[in-house]
Amino acid sequence: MIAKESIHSNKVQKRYWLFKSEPSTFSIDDLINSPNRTASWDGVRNFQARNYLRDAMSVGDNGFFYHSSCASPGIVGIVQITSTGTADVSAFDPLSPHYDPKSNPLNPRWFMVNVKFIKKLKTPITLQALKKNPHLSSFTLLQKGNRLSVMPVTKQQWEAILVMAK
DNA sequence: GCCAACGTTGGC
DNA sequence: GCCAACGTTGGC
Repeated sequence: MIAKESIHSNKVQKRYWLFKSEPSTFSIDDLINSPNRTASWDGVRNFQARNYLRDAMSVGDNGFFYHSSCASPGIVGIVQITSTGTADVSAFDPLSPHYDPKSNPLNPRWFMVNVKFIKKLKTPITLQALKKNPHLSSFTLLQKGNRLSVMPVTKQQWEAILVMAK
């Protein structure tokens, strides 16, 4: 008990994230059907999101899985980060839709983490519902013009959203 | 399909 | 360093 507490106190504060994906490309069910229910979150080609993946994510952090560009956009599940940022190998593959000749193994430009499925919400929390929650007025996802596919979620926002899950 | 908003590129 | 042009995102 004491030992366990001391381990926790040595850890960096756990962070929370939101991972956006178009379900027609990669859905929460695709994650469930992945080996070990785990997938590399690759293909992110935005520098700010890259910095989160490369510098800020830790093993054990949690994230929401968000479906975008679909009939009912919203949060559909919860994941856990199981690796810190590593070079996004899809950038090295000329046949990949995410190929970037400016990235190479010696000096990778893009990064990815591994995420593991934790749970699927019985009822998705729709974007429409998120917008109505007064506790989420400063949530990055809801800011006008926001286009980040990976973004931080504060502990307060995380908990306010969990309350919305039925 | 439309279009507002944004990030990136490249000429200068 | 500026900024127009372009491509992309993503809600609707």
